[in-house]
Amino acid sequence: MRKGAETRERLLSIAETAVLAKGFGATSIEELIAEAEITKSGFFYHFKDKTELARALIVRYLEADEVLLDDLFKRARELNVDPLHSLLIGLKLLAEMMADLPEGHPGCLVATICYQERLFDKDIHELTRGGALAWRARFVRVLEEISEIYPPNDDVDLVEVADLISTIVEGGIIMSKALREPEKLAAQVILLRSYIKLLFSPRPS
Amino acid sequence: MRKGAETRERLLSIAETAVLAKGFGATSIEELIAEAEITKSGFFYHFKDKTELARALIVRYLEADEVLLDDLFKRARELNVDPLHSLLIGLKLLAEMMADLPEGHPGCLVATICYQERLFDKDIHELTRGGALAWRARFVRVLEEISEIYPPNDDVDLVEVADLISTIVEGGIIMSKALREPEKLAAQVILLRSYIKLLFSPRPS
DNA sequence: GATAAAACTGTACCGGCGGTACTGTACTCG
DNA sequence: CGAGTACAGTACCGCCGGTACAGTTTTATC
Repeated sequence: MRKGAETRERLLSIAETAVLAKGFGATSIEELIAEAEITKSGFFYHFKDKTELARALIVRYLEADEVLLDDLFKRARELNVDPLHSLLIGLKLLAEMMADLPEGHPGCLVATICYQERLFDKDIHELTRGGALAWRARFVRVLEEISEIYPPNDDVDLVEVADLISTIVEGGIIMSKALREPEKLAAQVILLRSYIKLLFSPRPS
Repeated sequence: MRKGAETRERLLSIAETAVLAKGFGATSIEELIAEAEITKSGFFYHFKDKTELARALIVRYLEADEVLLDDLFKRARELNVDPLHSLLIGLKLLAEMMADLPEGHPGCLVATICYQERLFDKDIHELTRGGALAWRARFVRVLEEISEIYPPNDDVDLVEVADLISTIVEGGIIMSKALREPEKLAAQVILLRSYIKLLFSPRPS
């Protein structure tokens, strides 16, 4: 029972790395079991087919993601009660976290799945959509709180601004990879911070 | 000679659609030749292996991309001589173009390749990097021109701002797909426009 | 209208992979 | 001690990428 869960975890870890590096379709079960040092039977004991592996991968990924962001923005909240400054601190912490990945961000599973739509069923797409909506909900809440205190300097939809955070993280990951500049992601998050600052900071009048 | 190029083009078109929808590794040569109505021998006459298909795909993609952007920002330039307003118009045209894709943006080949690094050789990665750098160069030029007239309202690196454009397009495509909201991409580009506006517009003092 | 090159088709084969099916077995928890 | 858990072993199927190579039709060119 305990050992089973451990093997499953190891399989998922190996699979996640492989999928982010080569895509889901190009990741063979054989290479996974070779690295995990188990047999094919062992694999199919844990996952009835490749689709179930995919489902388990995203569920695990989204859960870890949520825990990570919860923690990060809770810390940011503790450092400053003002919602705007708390968000700005949170974005700085986020950028620092990204910058601390020496090999660069390994990639986002949601993005991989979106770029291989036809390989996955509606079920899995619903999960990735849920992940994106969770980010949106998290930041819309904060942005509304901010805009009540600091009226925005431009006529923008707060839902769009919330989604911009996801957009820049996803885009930043790709740009980091494309340019082979691991620091790019953090730098783009800092630029997002600059936008939030300009958007909500009271103008000198 | 003429007919050969035509078949090659048809193959590339079919392959591009398939790769963007399923990833490179999951795209089989068999399905491509089935849709193109040729035989396997025909395929290998045009491309000596799958890797050469990949190379031809990006080269074609990047060339088309360049032509498209050249045209778009040339039109923007003709509508307004001021570099800031010209860029803002250009971004609006870009957003409109994105919004005109009824099924949403089909996806960016550079992103697909980045998310399947291990499948491609250094050669191909150099091509995608070149594509990203071309976008950067294009916009850095304009941004420098702008900042000479309108000093930026925040201390930002213009290279980062230039890369932000690519970041938001790449991220916007993913968010459009993840949320299944085709309009998302255009909306995020418009938000980028809002940032450029806030960054360079003279503050009322 | 002959000729050569271009643009394929046809056939046959290899090894790897996803997936299925079923049997056997070591470990472990109650 | 017995029942489930967590695998290992073996055998097999069909699809796919890739190779090899011979044959055939189409097309441009002189």
